[in-house]
Amino acid sequence: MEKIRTRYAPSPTGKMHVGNLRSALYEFLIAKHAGGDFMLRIEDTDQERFVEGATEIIYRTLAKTGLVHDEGPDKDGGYGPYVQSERMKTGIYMKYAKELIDKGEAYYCFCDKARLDSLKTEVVDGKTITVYDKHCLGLSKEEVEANLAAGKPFVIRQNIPNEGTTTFHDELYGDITVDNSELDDMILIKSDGFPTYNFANVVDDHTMNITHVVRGNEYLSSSPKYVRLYEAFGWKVPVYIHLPLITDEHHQKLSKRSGHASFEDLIEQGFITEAIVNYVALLGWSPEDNREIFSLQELIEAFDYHRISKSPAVFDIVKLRWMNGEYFKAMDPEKFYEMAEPYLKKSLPGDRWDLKKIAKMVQSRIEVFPDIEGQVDFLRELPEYDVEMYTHKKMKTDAASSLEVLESVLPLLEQQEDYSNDGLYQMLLKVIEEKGCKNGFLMWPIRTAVSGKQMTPGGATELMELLGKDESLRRIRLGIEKLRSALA
RNA sequence: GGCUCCGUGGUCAAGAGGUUAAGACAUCGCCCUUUCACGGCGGUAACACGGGUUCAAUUCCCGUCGGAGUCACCA
Repeated sequence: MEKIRTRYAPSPTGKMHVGNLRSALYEFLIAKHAGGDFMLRIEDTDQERFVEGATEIIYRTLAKTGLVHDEGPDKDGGYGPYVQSERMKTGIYMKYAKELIDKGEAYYCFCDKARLDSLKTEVVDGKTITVYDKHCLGLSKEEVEANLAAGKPFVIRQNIPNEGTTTFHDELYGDITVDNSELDDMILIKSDGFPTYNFANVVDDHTMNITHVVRGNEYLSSSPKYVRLYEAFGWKVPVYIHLPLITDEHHQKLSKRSGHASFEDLIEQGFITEAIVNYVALLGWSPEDNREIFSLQELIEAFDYHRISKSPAVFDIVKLRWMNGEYFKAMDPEKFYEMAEPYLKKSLPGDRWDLKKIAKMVQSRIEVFPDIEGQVDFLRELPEYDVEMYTHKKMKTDAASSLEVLESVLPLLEQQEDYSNDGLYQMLLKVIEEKGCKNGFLMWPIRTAVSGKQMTPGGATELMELLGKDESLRRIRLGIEKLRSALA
């Protein structure tokens, strides 16, 4: 069987949003699952939209996510990507365009903007639609020669008949047929000599021996044009796999322009690479079993592209958060600490904190790194809190009972030397035994006094260990004062 | 507006001509607990609608409706 070759062909116009990432991922997975090759091709034929640094973002993102391409021009001992602007220097696109002209499948067009504008038809929503009228197809050979000789700017257009239909096959969507009259004579070579995406794409995919063209389904309706190009050349049409769109919560296609989350944005928001890749893999594809957590390697093994869905999927950041939390829980504590350290240091500056210990407490309780701040802020400074917080129905505590507890426990805590979690816990357990009360009856008020928060990353004694004796006592005395004045 | 695609809970999503229509996230409740979280258990919640075909349709066909995509010298 022929080796599968796929490619990711981004245009360097900005960051990679999750839709772009998923295309790259699926293209990679389809190839790798079958032991094939995955290529990278930068489509930079539009000099106007080119964004400085965008290519680097693409490299960085692919490297970070592990979507490494297999082939390309040698560069510093590794593979560089194929770059269309580089390939253009070889004259490859113009050469093929002329071949099409010779075959009558394309033609020179000298129409200027004014004439083109006159062809525009206004349609709802302020959208204008232009259908080229094949005006220049009628030019005689002499006229064309004369125009060319005169240096008149030109484009080269594909010649599509107005009659008949064109059908192409998609692995997921099946056969799709459109009337040729729907197909505009699209431009192959622009007046600046650059090929359009439409043309470069076909020429490159063919010359790079791409067997499976995998791309977003926004290309579904223009695919017949590409197929006509292949056929005009007499080239083998590749296998097409159009991917369902990823949308935002309003079911609109994700786009860079509308500022939808890019991979880098998500990293900045505290998500980790593996979770993002994992989540994105499941938007539009599902495995045979019910598994949800996959490493890249596991995805390669499980990825059967026939199970790609046809309907669009909403990008749900809430579920991504959940999945990110799952990755945290499963993560080696050392590694988690390493990644969390910058966030911990930002929340708890100075050297009085045992950040490793805190990292462990927080690891299973957060979904993204910035959640750390909300978990540990009370350590830095006791927040203003309401005495209401001392009331807990289940623990059967209220302001009065809490005051009693704190007052009775304060002298013991003052005497206590060992401020480790264990030491404190054992000591307090004894008190609980003597009193014959529930653990929470005692622990709840202490925890509240010491943290001033409804939620903390650990129990009372764990927190006291972190705070140390002086600060713990200070906070408990403060709590007693607060309760006294509230009850007075 | 033309064309194309899509239509299972709020979201992801399995499924199949006959099922009590999975599972996950979210949500709600209970249990556990040194609070919350974690964990465990359970609940609410879906086949867009109308016609066919069939003994039987959510599943196949047609139509309607709804949504999206696309219609550039952008990719």
